Formats: sequence, structure tokens, C-alpha cells
Amino acid sequence: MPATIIDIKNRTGLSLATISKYLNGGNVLPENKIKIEMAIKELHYEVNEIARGLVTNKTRTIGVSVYSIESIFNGTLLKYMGDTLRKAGYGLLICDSNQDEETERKNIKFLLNKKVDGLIVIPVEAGNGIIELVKNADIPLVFLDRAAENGGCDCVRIDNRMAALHATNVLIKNGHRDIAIISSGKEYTGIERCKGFTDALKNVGVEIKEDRYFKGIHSIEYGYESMKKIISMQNRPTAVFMTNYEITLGAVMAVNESSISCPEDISMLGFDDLILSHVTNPAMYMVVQPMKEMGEKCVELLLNKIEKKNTDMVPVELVLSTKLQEGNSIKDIN
Amino acid sequence: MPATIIDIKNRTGLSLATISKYLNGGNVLPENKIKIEMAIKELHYEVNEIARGLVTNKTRTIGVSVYSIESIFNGTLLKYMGDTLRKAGYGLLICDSNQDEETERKNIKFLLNKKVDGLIVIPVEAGNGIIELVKNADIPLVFLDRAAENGGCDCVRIDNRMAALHATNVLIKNGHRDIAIISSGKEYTGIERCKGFTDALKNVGVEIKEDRYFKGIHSIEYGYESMKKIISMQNRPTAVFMTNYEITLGAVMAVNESSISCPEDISMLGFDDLILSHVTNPAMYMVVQPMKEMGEKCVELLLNKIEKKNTDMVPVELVLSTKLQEGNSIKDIN
DNA sequence: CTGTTAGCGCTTTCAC
DNA sequence: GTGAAAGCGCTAACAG
Repeated sequence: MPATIIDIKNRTGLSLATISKYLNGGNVLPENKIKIEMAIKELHYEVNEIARGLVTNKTRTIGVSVYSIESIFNGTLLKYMGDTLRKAGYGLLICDSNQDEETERKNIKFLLNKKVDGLIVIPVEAGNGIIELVKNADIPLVFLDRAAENGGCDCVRIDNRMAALHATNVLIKNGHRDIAIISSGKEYTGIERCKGFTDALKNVGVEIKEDRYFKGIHSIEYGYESMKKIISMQNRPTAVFMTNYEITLGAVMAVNESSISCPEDISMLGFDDLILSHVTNPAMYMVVQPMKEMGEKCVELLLNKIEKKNTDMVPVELVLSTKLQEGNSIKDIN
Repeated sequence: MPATIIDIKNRTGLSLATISKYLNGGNVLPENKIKIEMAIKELHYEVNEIARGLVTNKTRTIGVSVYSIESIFNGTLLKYMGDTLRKAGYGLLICDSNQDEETERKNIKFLLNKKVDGLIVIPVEAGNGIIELVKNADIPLVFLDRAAENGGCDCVRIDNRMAALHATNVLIKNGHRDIAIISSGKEYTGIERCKGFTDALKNVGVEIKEDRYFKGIHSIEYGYESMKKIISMQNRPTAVFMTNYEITLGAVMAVNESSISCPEDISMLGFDDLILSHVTNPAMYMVVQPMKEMGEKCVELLLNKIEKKNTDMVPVELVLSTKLQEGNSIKDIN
């Protein structure tokens, strides 16, 4: 039975109001302050945040829904978000959608019912009606990494299309014209990155054949299976662009198991650094996203909304820039 | 302004008690049931879990403190824990200690103040006084992966010492006698795995020199730096045992950057599968922990305690078994 | 600066 | 099966 504020009251003889004031940083007579502090120590008193939340209608907790907590990409993002929130005195309620939209909706309802002060969503896919779901709760919502369906919501992300375009240009500069792309086919980032890839090739007058597009799900398995197919093609492309971390992992696995090698037999360009490029041999050439900035900025944006520092109602779309991490996985075939 | 139960009351003309009863699965006249359901739908009513928690003194939320959410090892564990909890209707409040004991203590207090129904801790190190901290809150506590200081608490883990012993035996069988070990020097698992390593070698009458022991912190950096030192030794050991995932990653990076290769010049034995062994070339030989089982069992254990199915007060220590994932990173030098 | 009092939204006796 | 009323632990007026 943890102690309550009533116990402190009985112990000190002070009123609830005074104790509550002290608890919330108000001014109290030095002698009373000492009394209260002693009582707190002796009784091991800790504020009941549930009770406090009920009256203030604030929980100093923000909810995060991630499409997969198993992905180190999200783990990294969560780390930076957690750091930033902790500094601001906020806690983090994390839910894992496990790649399932139904679960995602349930989780968001759960978070809403927990009365989180704000919500950050790294969605499974665009178009799960999340905005709709949150609207009624009247709390700020920020999308991270993947923009919402219609873009009518605050969002922190990279310019996926441009990032893919610049990356593809590296392959082009190295003489590649017959390039395959493995990407997720349904969610926002995959679609955009695919567009950027096509743009880059169109810019140099190259039309990519249909069988060079591998559009599936965001998973290691899909990356693996697709790369296997590519490897076994009679007219194999000279390079492959893997548009996210999981797909990149899967593709690397497939090449490692095969008899061909990179970059001699096939050039590879990946997405999302996360140690991978240092572990593979040869080091992977990849697009790297500013993970730290993404995590931090999205929390800052959300907290500004919560604390009403940002009063304008126009959705903020923060587009961060990416870098290219050089590696040895691309062969110059000029 | 989300709707409250009062709005439902006004809409239906029923009393709070009846509505509350319906909400909690009690029996209500069919006609009233319909009335309530309609009102709920029309008003988009959702239970305020904060208010409910205040009166029931239950939140159907369990708190998890992990030493680092950035580690894919923990991400994987969290995924399985989340799955299991969701099935049981519980939510998950995750805090990241970011490898810092001070933060860990703060996070646990935070979780306690949030009135979680139970706590799972994957601790930064043994001996952070966590049991003490939780004792007063009077909720179940389960340690995962790393046992508590004195073992006086429920715990789900592997037999680290035996796992390390068996793994080391593989190196021995392949003719290795001069083996280095890179492990974390402070936390429970590192210490135990180091013991198992020493045991295995003692069993065959080999005494390992002091300079073969690298005991530092659980990080990629430490694995990297240590392996660099090993590579540059004039009397280099023939094999290296890396006792956790991060250290294994770092060591692989160091070898990739060097001019020596594995397993020709040095044999390697790692810990924790997690895709790594499929991405490295050659495939890493490693100890694999039953992550799924660990995540599931620890949740089951905790829920049993919470729901008082387990009334005996003796601490349960669940020790799961590990497997060896074969690879090509060990050279037979017999 | 301190105390009294009225709720926050919900569950839970206890009568009816 | 339903309703009235009390109260979970805390904060926030408002008086003093």
C-alpha cells in the first residue's frame, strides 16, 4: 500500500493544498517544506500519476505507435525520441503494430484511452484512418518517417523521392543502366523511393523494364527472395537498389549464400546505415537518413503543439535531408 | 472533448451504475444494452482508462525497463513480450535506460508512479537496487535476461555459464587452445559467460593468459576496439569468443576493415543470432538464445503473479536452454 | 502562505 | 436489473 497525500497530511498536520503546492513546485514556508520532505522520505511517498492525470487532464506521457519494434530502424528512432522526451520530463508509451493495421488501430485507441498528451505514429501503411481516429481525442498527432495518406497532418520525414533519385544517380554515374529495384509496394516511403528511382533513369533517357521492379512487403524475407530471383535471372541487371533496411539485409543474405559476389558480379546500393554497412564485406554503399534529427525534431514538434507554443493550425511538414554513405559495393562499369 | 460516461447517461436516461456495468461486461436488459451501444457509437465514447485506473487500482498496463532500446536484441524481446501481452489484454509501457543506471532508476520510479500492474526489467547492470525500489509499490517484478544481484527475485534467463562453456568447447574441438574473449565486465551475463569460457579451458587443462581477457562495456565500440587490439598482437590468439551481440558486431567490423580474414587467419565465435550470422561473410558460428520463449515466458510468469494464479511466494527462476548456430567462422586447426 | 471545498471520470457498495 | 451515493488520490479555485 503506497502512501498517499493524505498520509503526508496526517503526518505533518498541514492541509492537502499546501502539500500539493509543494509537490508542484510552489512556495511553502521553509519549516513546512522540511516537514513535508521528511514525511515523504519516511513514508516513501510517490505521487500517484493516475490521480494527478485525472484532474489535470495531462499525463506527461506521449504515445508512440511503431509499425515494428523489431526493426532496429525504429529502435534507433525510439532511442532518440526517448532521450528528448526525458529531458522535457515526459514519458513514453510505446505500442508495436507488428506490421498489422488492425493492431495499429487497436493500439492507437489504447493510447488514446490512456490519455497520452500527444501521439507519434510511424505507420504500417498510408491510409489506415489514423487521423480520423485521433481527431476526436483532440490531441496533437505527428507522423514520423511515413507521411499520412493526404498529407493533412504534421509530419517529419525525408524527401524520399529525391533521396532515391540522388542514390540512383550514383549507379548511373558508375555506368549502370540496367538496374533492378526492390521496394515495398504499399507504404508511402516505398512508393516514393520507387518514383525517385524511375525519375533518375528517365532523366538519362532510360526506360526500366517491368521485370526490374520488385514491389512487395517491407521485410527481410522479401528482400531475400527478390534478390534470389534477380541472381538467377539469365539477363541479370548489373545493379540493384534496395530501398529500405530490411530489404537491404535480406538482399545481402541472398548474395552471401550465392556463388556470385558483390561488386564483381553485381553492384548493390542500400538504404539506412545502422551498422550494416560496416558489418558487410564489402562495405555497402547506402542512403542514410538523419535518424537522430528525425527522432528529436518530431518530439520537439509535438511538444510545441502540446504546450501551445505553436498556435498556428497549419500542418507542419518537416522534410530532412539525407546523405550518401560511400562503400565498395558498386562497381564502375564505364 | 471526448465524451464521458455522464454523456451516455444523459443520452440514455440510464444511471451510471447500469452503464458502468455494461462497460464491464455485466448483465443489462437487452433494450438498455441497445440504447447504450447506440449512444456509445454516436458520441464516440471511449473509456477513460485514467479514471478507471484510479478506482480499480489496476491499469492493465505493464511496465518494461530495458537497458537499451537501440539494441535489436531488446527490440526482438519486446516484440514477443508485446504480442503475448496484447493477447492477454494488457498494454506495454516501455522505458529506455540508455545504458545508464541513474536513468534506469528514474524510469522505474516513473513506471511505478504510472501504477503499472507489473514490471519487467532487463537491467543495465546487476545491483542497481531495483528490488528495493519496487518493494514498496507492492507489484510483481520479473527480471529478464540478466538476473538480479542476489537472485532473490523472479527471473527468466539462460544458463549463461553453461552456454559459454559449450560454445567454447566447439573452439576446443577444432583444436584451438589460445583463445581470446571479449565480454562486458560488469553486468551479470558478461561475468557468467566469462566464467563458462574459463571453465571450458580449465577442463582441458589450459590456463588462459591475462592478456586474452577483454572485459569492458557492452557496446559495439568495445567489440571493435578490442578486436583491433587482438588483430595487431604479435602473438595473436587463434580464435576469439565474443559474448554478446553488440560486441560481436563490433568485432566483425574490425575484421572486415583489417587485412586479415576469418576463418583463415582467425576463428570467431559470436553470441545472439539476430540476422547477423546470415549477413556476415562467412556466416558466423554463434550461440543463440531462445528469444521468443524468453519474451513469452517472462510475460506469462508476470501475469500469473498479477492475477494471483501463482500464490507461492518463492521466487521462480526460469532457466531456458540455448542452441548453437553453426557457421563457417571457425577453422579446424587440428 | 495556508486551509476548505469541489470536483476529474469512473467503479462499487447498497438499497430498491 | 437498476439507481443513488460514496470515494479512488489528487489539483485548483477561493477565502482567509
